[in-house]
Amino acid sequence: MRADAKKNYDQLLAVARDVFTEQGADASLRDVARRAGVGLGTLYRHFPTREALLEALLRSSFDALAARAQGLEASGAPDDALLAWLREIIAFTHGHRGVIAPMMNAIEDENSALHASCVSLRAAGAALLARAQAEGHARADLDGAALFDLIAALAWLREQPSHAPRADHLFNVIASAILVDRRRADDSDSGRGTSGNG
Amino acid sequence: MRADAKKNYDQLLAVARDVFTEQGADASLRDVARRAGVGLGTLYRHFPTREALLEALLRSSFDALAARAQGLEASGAPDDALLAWLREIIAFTHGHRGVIAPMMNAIEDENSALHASCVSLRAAGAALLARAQAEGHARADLDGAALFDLIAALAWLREQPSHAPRADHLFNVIASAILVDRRRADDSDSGRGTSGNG
DNA sequence: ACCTGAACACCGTTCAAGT
DNA sequence: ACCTGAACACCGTTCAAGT
Repeated sequence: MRADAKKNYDQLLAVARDVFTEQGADASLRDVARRAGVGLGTLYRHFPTREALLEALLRSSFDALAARAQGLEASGAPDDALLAWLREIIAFTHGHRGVIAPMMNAIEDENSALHASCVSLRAAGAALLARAQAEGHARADLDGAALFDLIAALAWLREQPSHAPRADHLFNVIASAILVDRRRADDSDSGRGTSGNG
Repeated sequence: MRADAKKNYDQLLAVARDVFTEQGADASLRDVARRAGVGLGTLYRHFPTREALLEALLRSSFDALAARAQGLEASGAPDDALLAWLREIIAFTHGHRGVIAPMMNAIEDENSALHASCVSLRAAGAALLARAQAEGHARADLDGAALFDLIAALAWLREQPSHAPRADHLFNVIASAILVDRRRADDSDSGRGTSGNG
C-alpha cells in the first residue's frame, strides 16, 4: 500500500472507531469520511461495505473473544466457563452498539466481510457449549447456532434503553435456560424494582 | 372530519398496511403517501409520527391481544395460558416486521403514540404471569417489564432470517426459562439440524 | 495507484402557498 | 379546514476527472 493510502486507511479506522462509539455502528459513513478529512470515494475504496469497515475495526476483538473461549475451555467448570464467555461477548457487543444486527446478518451470508468472524465466534461458543453438555451442565438440545441466536437476542436487548435496569437479571434468566441444575445461576442482582407493570 | 380528509385518512391507512406488510414498519413514508395518491404533508397532518401511523394501523390488534390475555386469565392452567398468549404476541409481531423496535422504544416514552398500547400489553402479560407465579408455575423473580423484555427479544430474533429454522425451538427454550417444572415444554419441534457450527 | 467530490437516487420533516 | 409539493438537510453509492 502506498504511503498516502496507508495514512488514509489508518485515519479512517481511527475516526470510524470514534464515530461508531458515539453514534453506533449505523452511523453515517459520509460523516466518517468528512471527519477523517478524506473523500467519500476513498472510504469506499478501502472499505467497500460498512461490514468491511466493521470487520477491520473489530477484527482483533473478535480474535480475542475466540481465543478467550479456547482459554476457558481448558479451565474450571464447563458451565462457569460458558457463562464467563457469554458475559464477555455480551459486554463486547454492549460496547459496540449496533454491531449485533450486521453480525446476525453475516452469520449466513458468505459474502459479508463479517462472515468469517461470526462463524469463528459461533464455533468458539459451540465448543464451550459442547463441553458443558458433555458433563450434563447445559441443555442437550442446543447447538452453536442456537447459542448464537440467544447471544444475539441478549445483545439486542442490551441495546434497548428501557431494558437497561434489568440487563443483569435477564442475562441470568437466559443463562438459566441454557444451563441445567443451575436455574438461579449467580442471580443476586438488584435493580429490578416492583414497578413498571402499568 | 371533512369528507375529503376522511377519505385521505382511510386511504393512507390502507396503503400503509400494504407497504408495511411488504417492506416492514420502517418503510418509506414518502412511498406510502405516493402510493396513496396524497401529498406528503397530508400524511404528516394525519399521522405526525411513524408511531402514530403504526398505532392507528395496529390499535385493533393491540386491543385484541389485551382482550385475549384477559380471556386466557379465566381459562385453563396458568402456565398454559401464559404460554398460549406468548405464542400469540410473537405471531403478531412476526406478522408485522419492524414493529418491535418502536414498541420497545415506546414502552418508556410517554410521548410516543404507541406508549399506551405497549403499556396495556405489558399489563396484560403481567397479569398472566402473576397468575402463573401464584401457582408456582413461573419464576418468581420476573415482572411485567421483564416479560416484555423477553417478548421483545424473541420478537426481534424472529425477524432475523438466519434464525428462522430455530424459531419454534428457541421459543420453547425461553418459555422454559419463564416457567418452572416444565423445562422441556412442548418442545417436539424438528428443524434444528446438526450443521451450522462452522 | 490513488484521491476527490459532483451526481444520482433516495430519505424525513417543515411550511408557504394554494383551494 | 384541509391539501400540495417545493425546500432543506440529510443519506448510500458510483464514477468521471484529476494527481
